[in-house]
Amino acid sequence: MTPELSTPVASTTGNDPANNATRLLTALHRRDGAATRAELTAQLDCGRSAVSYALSDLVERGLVVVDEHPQAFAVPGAASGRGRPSHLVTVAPTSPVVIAVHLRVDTLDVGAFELGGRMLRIEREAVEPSPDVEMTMRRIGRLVRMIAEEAQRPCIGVGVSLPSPVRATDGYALAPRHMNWPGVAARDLIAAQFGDATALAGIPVHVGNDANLAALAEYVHGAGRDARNMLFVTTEHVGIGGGLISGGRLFTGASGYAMEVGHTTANPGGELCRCGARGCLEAEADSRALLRAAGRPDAPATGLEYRARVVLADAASGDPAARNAADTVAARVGSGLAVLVNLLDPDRIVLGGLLARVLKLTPESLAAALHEGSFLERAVAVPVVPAQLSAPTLVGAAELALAPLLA
Amino acid sequence: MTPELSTPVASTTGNDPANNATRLLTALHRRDGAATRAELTAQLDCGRSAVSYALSDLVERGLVVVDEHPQAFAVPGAASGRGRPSHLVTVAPTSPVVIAVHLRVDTLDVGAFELGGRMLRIEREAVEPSPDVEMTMRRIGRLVRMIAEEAQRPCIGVGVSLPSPVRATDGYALAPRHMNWPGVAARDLIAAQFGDATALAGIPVHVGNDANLAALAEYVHGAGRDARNMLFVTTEHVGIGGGLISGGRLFTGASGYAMEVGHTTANPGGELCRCGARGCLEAEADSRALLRAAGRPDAPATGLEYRARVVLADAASGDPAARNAADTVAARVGSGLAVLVNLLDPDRIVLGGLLARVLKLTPESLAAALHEGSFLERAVAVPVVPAQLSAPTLVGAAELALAPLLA
DNA sequence: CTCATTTTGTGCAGAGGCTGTACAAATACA
DNA sequence: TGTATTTGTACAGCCTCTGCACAAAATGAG
Repeated sequence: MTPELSTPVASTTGNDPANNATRLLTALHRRDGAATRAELTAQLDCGRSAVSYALSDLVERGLVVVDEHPQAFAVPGAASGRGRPSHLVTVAPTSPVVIAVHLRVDTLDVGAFELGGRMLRIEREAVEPSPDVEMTMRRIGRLVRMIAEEAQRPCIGVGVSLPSPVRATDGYALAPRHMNWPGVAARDLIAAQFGDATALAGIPVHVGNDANLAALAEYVHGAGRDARNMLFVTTEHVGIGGGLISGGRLFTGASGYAMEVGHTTANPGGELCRCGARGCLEAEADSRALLRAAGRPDAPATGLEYRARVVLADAASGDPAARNAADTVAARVGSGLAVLVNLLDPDRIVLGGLLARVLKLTPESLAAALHEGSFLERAVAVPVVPAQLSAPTLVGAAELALAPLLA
Repeated sequence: MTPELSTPVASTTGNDPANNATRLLTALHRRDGAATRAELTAQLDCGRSAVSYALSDLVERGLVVVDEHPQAFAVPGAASGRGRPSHLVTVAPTSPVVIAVHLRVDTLDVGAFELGGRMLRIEREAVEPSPDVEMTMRRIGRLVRMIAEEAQRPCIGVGVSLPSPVRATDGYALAPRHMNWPGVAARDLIAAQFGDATALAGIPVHVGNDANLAALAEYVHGAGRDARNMLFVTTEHVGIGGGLISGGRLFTGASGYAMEVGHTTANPGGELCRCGARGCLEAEADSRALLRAAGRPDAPATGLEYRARVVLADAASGDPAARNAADTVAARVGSGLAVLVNLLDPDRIVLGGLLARVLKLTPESLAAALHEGSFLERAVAVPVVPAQLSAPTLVGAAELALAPLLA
């Protein structure tokens, strides 16, 4: 298919929304906040004057600083050759920050991030699973205000990751996993934490699905860099989530609920899934499934993740039953991915959480199942790689809050 | 998920690629080639002066004409109220055309189209299934040259629809269905038909997958208009294809091979598919499957499409076995769509070919199966509608060739 | 029939952003 | 020390969009 089937860009003012200043800022962000002017000129594919012009704007707005006498070792990759050395452009130390929130059933992470994706500070609290939504929201509000205050820099947004499909229009969390919550108007409830009196009054709050946000983070700063069509699949605890980054954008679907990959068929006629079908990916390849395959009873729901890792460690050190279980799960993952590959035609697959560990342990079983199940993979050979970031979901939440600045 | 996760626009020159002239032309195209200035001003959301400026450019380039004294009845929808009546903008009668080609195993359609999607002329030839690729290519070349010559207008491109996954980079047809062909370098072979001597020397040739192109056509001119995320599924003859239009663009995946929906599981443990799996959508819901479900042997491969329609006609007039078969197929389609909906979160599903007929006949069976199989559909209710165009694939091929003009 | 009202198209001044060119600055290498 | 090479900046100019003022073309009330 010949590319570039364009449509009118949704431009509110008619003014150029993709001007060079924005593109430059985005390029800098993707390079983790530091790049030479020469690199930026090359990447933007425009004249040096245009970069000068765009940069002066960004410097004026206090977003970036230009170091005219960079040490050679400041940029590891930059080959120092002949000619005048290029100035180093970095994110300004007084540039605005965003606060990222990652809520799970048992933990609450809140961090401050600046442009470029650097984490300035992180705070983790243990939380007990509680059906009290209001209390959790207040807790989030308190922690966000604290982190924002400590940052001592202007705060332009809050990004929140939730273990739930999230509606695009209003940040409604449709079905929070394992939280014992009904659907909640998450964005409004969280925004309400920042009343008129506080320093964060009226701050924009963005909410997204955890796996989607992790996908976004891996694309921008991790193992998915520069992919044209990156498929991300991950599992933490129970259930399997995914995300697709296509043409540089997170694919959210019409409502925001897209890429619920957990119920892709990985093993026809296999385990009964809570969705009612059999052999769903998340019934065959999350930590519970791994424990079951290893013959280790999984009565307590706590510590599932840890115990799953033990199985993989045992497999690595030669335990045949554990090894077998890992192989089985890897094969199921491969089969599930095959279905997704046939539909989505990714040029890279990134696996996170437990799946990344399984991939590292037995890449062959996974690859074999993928190869067998996907005629497309046989034609184009899709690389499957483990995720790189240590806190992808939190980084993704930050990404969400930074997006308006890059648009 | 909050929208607008932007990335730098791939802009070759740094110049604004989404200028108003382009956006205006696209808007006019989407309105089938005729609109008032006032409508265009509203749609572009910019000042009247900007439209003036953009229009003068398009008029100068000979693409559109402005009728300053339109008859009131010329635009059916335009409510004639107070105030000065708006000028009518239409595609210029001397504007360039494109030639669209639709190759199937038994027919070859070639048509000339102008901006706005109007078909100026169509020629159909019956072809015999032949493994002789070269001969078919020459046949296409001859017919295209003839139609182009007769059009008496500048021809700016050739769009070709093939029954095969098509590689985005070079128009390579990976696996032509039922053609008894190996993979062929379709774009190059067709382009070679327009040598230096001919009037079409060096004309750009664009190749795409038939179902993808039909999806594109229904989106731009048919049942998918204005959808944000349109899923299209169709079948003609044997096999099932699909396409996704997301954010106004055809989703092609990384290689161009995306949306091979035929092997989505519609009936776990069902019929053995030629891909090796069981219960694939195309093993359960193409014309062959319908005939089988109706208990009518399907020995000859010819006329499958016609005989499938007879089954549906019989079902409509009360034949219980035929009715039963239609219901079964509809349910399978619903189940297959459920898988796709969970992944892709469309806000509209358009069914073409045999599936459109099945939908019209027994919408309830299909809806029930979709509802049961997709938790997402239960949350958002996705409308399923039949396709509207009579030659969607050909229109889609034209769309492909017109795209460069709209970019 | 006349005039106010409404809606639309155009001309013009101006701003903003980009391009290309010429020139100056800063390095490596001979 | 001088040349080649690469990079940043200043400046003139162009293209596109905006906003305003004004003219044009219809409706409808009196």
